[in-house]
Amino acid sequence: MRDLATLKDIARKARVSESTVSRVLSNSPGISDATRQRVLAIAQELKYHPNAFAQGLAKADSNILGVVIPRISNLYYAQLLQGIQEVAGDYGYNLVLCVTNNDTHQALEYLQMLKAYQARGLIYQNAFFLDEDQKGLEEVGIPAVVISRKIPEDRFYSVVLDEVGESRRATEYLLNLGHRNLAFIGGPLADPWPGQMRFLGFKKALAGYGLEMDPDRFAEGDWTFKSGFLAMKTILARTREIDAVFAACDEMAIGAMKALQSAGFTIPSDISVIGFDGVPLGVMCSPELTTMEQPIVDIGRTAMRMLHRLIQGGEVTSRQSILPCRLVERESCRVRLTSSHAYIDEREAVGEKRGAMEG
Amino acid sequence: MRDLATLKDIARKARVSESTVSRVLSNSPGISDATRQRVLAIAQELKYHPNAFAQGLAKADSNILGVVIPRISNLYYAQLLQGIQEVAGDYGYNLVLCVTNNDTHQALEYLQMLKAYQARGLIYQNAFFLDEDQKGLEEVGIPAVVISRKIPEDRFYSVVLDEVGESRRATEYLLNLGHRNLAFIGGPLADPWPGQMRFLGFKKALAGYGLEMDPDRFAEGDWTFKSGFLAMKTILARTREIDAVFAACDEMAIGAMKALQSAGFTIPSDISVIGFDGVPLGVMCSPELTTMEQPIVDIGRTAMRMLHRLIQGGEVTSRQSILPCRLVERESCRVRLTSSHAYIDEREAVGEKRGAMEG
DNA sequence: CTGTTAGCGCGTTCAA
DNA sequence: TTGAACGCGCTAACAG
Repeated sequence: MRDLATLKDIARKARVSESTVSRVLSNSPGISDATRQRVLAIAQELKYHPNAFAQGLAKADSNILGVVIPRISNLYYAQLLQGIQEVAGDYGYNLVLCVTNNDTHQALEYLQMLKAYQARGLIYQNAFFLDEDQKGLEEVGIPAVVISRKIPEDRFYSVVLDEVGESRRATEYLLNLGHRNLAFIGGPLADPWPGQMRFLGFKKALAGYGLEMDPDRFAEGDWTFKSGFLAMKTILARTREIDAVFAACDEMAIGAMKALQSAGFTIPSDISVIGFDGVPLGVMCSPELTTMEQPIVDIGRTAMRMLHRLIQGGEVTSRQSILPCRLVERESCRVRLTSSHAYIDEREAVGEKRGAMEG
Repeated sequence: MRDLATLKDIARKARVSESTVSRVLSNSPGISDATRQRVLAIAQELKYHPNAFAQGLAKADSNILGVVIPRISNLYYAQLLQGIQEVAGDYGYNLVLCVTNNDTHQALEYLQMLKAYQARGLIYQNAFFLDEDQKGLEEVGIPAVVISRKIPEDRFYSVVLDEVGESRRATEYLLNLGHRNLAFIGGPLADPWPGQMRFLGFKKALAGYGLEMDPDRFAEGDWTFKSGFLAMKTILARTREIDAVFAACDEMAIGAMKALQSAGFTIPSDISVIGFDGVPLGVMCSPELTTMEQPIVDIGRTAMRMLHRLIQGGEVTSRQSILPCRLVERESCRVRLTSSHAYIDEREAVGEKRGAMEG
């Protein structure tokens, strides 16, 4: 692996000084066309490419961007990355991938690393956005866009889904079907985002119809299939007068459907089920499940554009971009939770889901 | 964003020379415990982190790794990345993501960029492995592991699936069920890898049973749903004496099933269908479809381990790692090809698939 | 055990 | 229009 040609090599061969070469290659003005052409030709010939480290060191700058995410083994992150990458590529940024496994400490380490690399900006997502995340981001001082978290909106730039609004729309969809006895299976209420948001949207929709939530028809889950199954069981133990269910995520919606079916309900003629977040997780779709489809790729694109504007120092009209979702009916699907699912996302409690499925 | 503390800052404050500080921080031997502690304390206090560029420049070295892949918006690459990332993280490498969109020119640019960053190694996958890819990789001279392509095995390190062997096993599965009139829907035969490989495995299995391939029961597709559908139609136009179908990928298997159903076949009582590459694409699973499940995450892990050994200069026993697949039955699934699918992988001819699906 | 010196490849003064 | 000289932050070779 012979080393790359350097400015010096070109300078020697072109019989000019290094600084002249440097000027030519950085398109600085004040160079005669003759030497410019000559230098350019030789650079080409020598396959010159600037040493990124030397450049970074001298300019105290780079075109590196960090993408800090908890994981990449599922479609949500694949699509997010896709969106980020598309736009980043257009602007000529290089992406450094930082996978945290939801470990905030790890995330902070990555931030240091990015600082060491003079990263020009970063896109950040973590399971929860804790004080530590906030402090870390603020200390490192790199322009950042946070994705889809409950954050102090005045301190960070962010791209989020309109959780409340869309949750409300989803609920209204059920209400428009004529249903009035709605059950709600929520995420952990301890989770401000999106757990509480989706719950809030649900309640708002009810309020809009002059209804209020019936505690008997509410149960809390933890986003897993199993918890959805159990939550539905819990509700059914209290009342069977239910004509629709809104689950705060697809997994729980499917768990709920399983519970409903085993309780003798027919879906959808007896009951309608709707799930939030239609990330096409593949195994996660189910018959007659209506879901809010989230524009994940767009989140990535939007975040990246926002970041670019930040870096350019241009005006960013609002600190928060709110993306809408889309209601989708998935009629021709059945549930599958085989070992493949463990495969999709090994680090989640898949065993549980499967157990519940089979049980 | 105040700048980071440098060696000089520490040196001044600790009243030692920069090189002493450097030695302490790089754990070089021959430093008194007293100064070591003092320097360390001050480094901590100043939140010192080495400037990666300066380090890279001085050492002519980095801990950057390139991952060159055609795309990331689907599960295959998400899982590949996941596997790579897991192992890379353990070894402390930083991953730079290079998405080529199957553009070899783009890929070569990325190689230059990686060279500029003194990348220590790279993992490479492209749709086809052309002479240009080969030349590019050889010229750049960075330790590389190529994934899942037909390559000159003596010149590159690679991780591949045992396409021939597994294709043979899949076929034998059908033969063991007692089927003898097997149809084969292949990938483009112009595609050496894995198109020809999977075809070869099929023929080998037949040969093992003293059978040979019937040209009437063979048709070529291009990996898409639609092509599978059409290929099956073509075959059915020639003969309806078919008791099993082996399609070289899941999409085509599903297309074939659709054609079979519209031709009056019942699956699986009349006929068995098997598809290769059980990447859980989500929408791609189907009733009674048996597939070879590919250990994608393991490809990533294996490639990364191999690369690490290469970088370390250690002995790499074989230049090629061949991974086995696993036969899986996906019984409880139905096909779904809604707009969500376009979402999963926007850059593929989804319109066609959907059209075929609905038609 | 520690300090001095030189240089990695490039950008950016300041002179000429 | 060009060249010489310096410094970015760090490592490494050589002294002491």
